[in-house]
Amino acid sequence: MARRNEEVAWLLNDIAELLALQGESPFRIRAYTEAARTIAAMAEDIEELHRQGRLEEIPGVGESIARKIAEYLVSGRLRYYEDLQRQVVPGAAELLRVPGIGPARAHLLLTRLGITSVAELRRAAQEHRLRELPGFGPKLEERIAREAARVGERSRRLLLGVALPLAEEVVTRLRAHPAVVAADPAGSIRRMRETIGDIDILAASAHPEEVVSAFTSLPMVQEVLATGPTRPSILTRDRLQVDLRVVAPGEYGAALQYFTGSKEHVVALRGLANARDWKLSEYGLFDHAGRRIAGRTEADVYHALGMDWIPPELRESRGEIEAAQRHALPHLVETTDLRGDLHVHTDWSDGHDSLERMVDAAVARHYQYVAITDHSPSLGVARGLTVERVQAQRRLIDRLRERYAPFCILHGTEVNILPDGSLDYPDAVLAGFDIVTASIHSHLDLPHDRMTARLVRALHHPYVDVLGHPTGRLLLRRPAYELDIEAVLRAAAAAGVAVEVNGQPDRLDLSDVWCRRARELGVLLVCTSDAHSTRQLGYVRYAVATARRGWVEPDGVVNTRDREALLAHLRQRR
DNA sequence: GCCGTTTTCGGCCCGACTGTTTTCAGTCG
Repeated sequence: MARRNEEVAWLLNDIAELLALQGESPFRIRAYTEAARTIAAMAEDIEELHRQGRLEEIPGVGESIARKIAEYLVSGRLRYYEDLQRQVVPGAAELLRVPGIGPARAHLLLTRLGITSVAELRRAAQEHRLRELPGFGPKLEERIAREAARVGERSRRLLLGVALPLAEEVVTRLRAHPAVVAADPAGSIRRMRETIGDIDILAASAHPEEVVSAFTSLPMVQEVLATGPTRPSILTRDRLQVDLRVVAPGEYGAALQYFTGSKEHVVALRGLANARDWKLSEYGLFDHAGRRIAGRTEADVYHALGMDWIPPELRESRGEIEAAQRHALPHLVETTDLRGDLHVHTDWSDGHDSLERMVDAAVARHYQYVAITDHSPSLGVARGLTVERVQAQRRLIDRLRERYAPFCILHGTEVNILPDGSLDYPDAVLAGFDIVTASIHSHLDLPHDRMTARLVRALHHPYVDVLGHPTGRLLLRRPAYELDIEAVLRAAAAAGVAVEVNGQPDRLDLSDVWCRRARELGVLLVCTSDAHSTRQLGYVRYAVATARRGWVEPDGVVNTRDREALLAHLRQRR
């Protein structure tokens, strides 16, 4: 069965919104949103936990929420939820999507003016009926009218692979400025989330006005959206907004900690500070008398709170704080741990660059090996290699090997997994490759059970070494195929097949949460670029970032092994 | 509604900003 975590999370979030509209206690509302967030992010199957009677072990889930989840999972319905829906007019929840309207104002609009939709809200604002409400006035009314008209056109997110290079270019230029003591990307970019809302950058300086002026006159600036003493904002020529904050050097660590987030992580840390009668803010960590305990560096802040510094990729409130307190954080894999790339295309199929150029670029990255893995015949659009062309490619690679030794060129393939789970080359051909990655590129719409069976069958094929981009998702464009990822990972573990963490910015597949689960199940991962040009070899950094967000250590990644260990691993599979 | 170096009740992150107010409430990040 498909995992129902997301479904349960939606239910709990809906309940939170309905409670908000009823003017319920913010803490009660937060309890539901917290539980929803945890359930959506965790790898454990919510139904499995329910069967084992362990729902209350989920952080943030107590007796009441556990009972509601159980009722919903068993019957597909929840009386409490249906009662709430009856009490709140349908559609009213959309009021909360309007910036400037939170629970309190929505409740007021609903109960005092009977407004139940954004359209009604616009009309009421235009007719100046809002300004009569307590706490409302002409300016707020005007703002709500403006925002209500724009609802729906927002929420444009960026791929990490778009946002990060821009942020790094800005940071590099800022660091070169004499008034800048430090500068870093902050927010979800620093945490390497797969998609990014805002591009936030933090800088430390004793002369903020000079930094602001340098920032607003960067070469990529198209328009200055906001200036002011410490918080300028620009629009780049690519129409991307970048926000900068400049803080005093003594506050930089606390500010970086705060602006990196995640929100939940920061809240949890502040709670710990509270427990000691201290106070943590973006200005520093202060004791009960208001004396600064820490703030210059992030490490100071974490250490003062009795824990190890936590890598930004882990700051999602998924157990990292407890691990840091126990000094038991994972030693996360790094890009420099990689000894080679195992998924690379050339102009023999749909790559842009020649095989030789791809190998040269791999050598330039100080790798010990690279696997050339072009497509198989049934992928016509990508000029998949026929058996004859595979053999011609192998002759070329055999010739190049001497020239490049001791650098190791592996002849591999990214072979299509056909709808029935068989592969797109005969076994005799597959046997001749040094490494076989099997991926799905067609018939993406199979029903859940058939898709799962298709992948499991491919995993048990004797010549498959790696399962490529296992869920097929394309970020911001297409969700994962219908499949039971847990079952696929278990099959990969049983078959000893590694699973790819594909670094293409719109894939990042396997995702962070499933990387973590994969390692728990003993599945080996491979961090690859899936490069279609020499430049794209750099995409491995996004694969590594995704693995890091999944708590993955170097020994969980096959291509951290040196040449001899990798070859031994592959030979042993044959 | 959850949770416990503040333990079974009484807390639950902090500060900026805006707009409403005349000292504060709501929203946002």
